[in-house]
Amino acid sequence: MSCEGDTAHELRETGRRFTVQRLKVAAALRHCGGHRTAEEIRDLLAAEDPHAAMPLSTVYRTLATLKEARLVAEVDAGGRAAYEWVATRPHHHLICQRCGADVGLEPALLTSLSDEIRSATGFEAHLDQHAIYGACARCSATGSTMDGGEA
Amino acid sequence: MSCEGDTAHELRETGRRFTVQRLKVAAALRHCGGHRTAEEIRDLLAAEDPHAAMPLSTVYRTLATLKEARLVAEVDAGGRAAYEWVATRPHHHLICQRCGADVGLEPALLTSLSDEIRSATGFEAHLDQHAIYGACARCSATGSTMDGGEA
DNA sequence: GTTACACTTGCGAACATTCGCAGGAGGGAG
DNA sequence: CTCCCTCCTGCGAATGTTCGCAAGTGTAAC
Repeated sequence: MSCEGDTAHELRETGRRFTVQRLKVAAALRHCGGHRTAEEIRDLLAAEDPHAAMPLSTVYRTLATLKEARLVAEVDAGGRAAYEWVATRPHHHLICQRCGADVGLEPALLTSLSDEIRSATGFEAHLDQHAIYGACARCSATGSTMDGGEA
Repeated sequence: MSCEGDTAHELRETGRRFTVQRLKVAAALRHCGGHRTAEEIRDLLAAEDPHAAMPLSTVYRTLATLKEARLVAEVDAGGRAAYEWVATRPHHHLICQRCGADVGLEPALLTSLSDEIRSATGFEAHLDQHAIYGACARCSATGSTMDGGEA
């Protein structure tokens, strides 16, 4: 597949260099599908090819670069930063702060939000993979003491 | 003012205890208005009353508690966590990833989003003080190399 | 007022992440 | 093809934040 060429192109497009490390991190994220922490990515790469072992700081920096190029998205995996290949498909996370459930959200809702924000303020919101916190249906029904009773 | 009583009430309401530390942190945030980092809060309290000096870890835990009780909101102040008194007024931050500008956003837009999410999924989104990242009007007009040109 | 229990605090150590520097590599100009 | 400039990498140290444990304190029940 021409994924590699694509990554290279996207990087050059944004004035960044195309390096082996960036390619490997991008490939790891793309082929693994889900969310991965920086540590997981490093271990994955080290397992695949011991010569490619790179320090965690480089993984972090590489991920930051790919994130700026909007090739990967950063999501929150229980206090730890996790990264996800963006091209997969825009989707969003509704994360319950009580039970930790991660409910998916139909992208259309945020797309229209993005449009509204643009027309109201001119701001170009990046909502490709956005996390929203709150209480899931079950937890907010259970209600317990935390009934969120404000105006 | 009955702020203190209010804080105490809100805490008890949610099954938490009312302690001096929580009161002081809450008061500091409420009276200072803007965003404060954990360190600033600790220094503020230490300056006010040397006897109230508390370790940073306690400040962090206290802030986490107040955040869970939805009395304060956590915002992102350039990589550092900052905290803000919530009762002030719900408002949102549009943060430009290029120039760092922090544009305010009319709360109504997210309120309706919150409603839509609720009716679609039953999820109770907490969007009191939400940060959205992207490119501000000026930066997305300037366009530079990063033209976001993806399919 | 007293007792008991669970929640909190204080402290230090651990954790994830970022920063600064020196050497190395990408990519365009000649 | 070679040179050069700039950006990137690797490494260790520093940063901000969280965790675990033992002692202390709030709250409710008696």
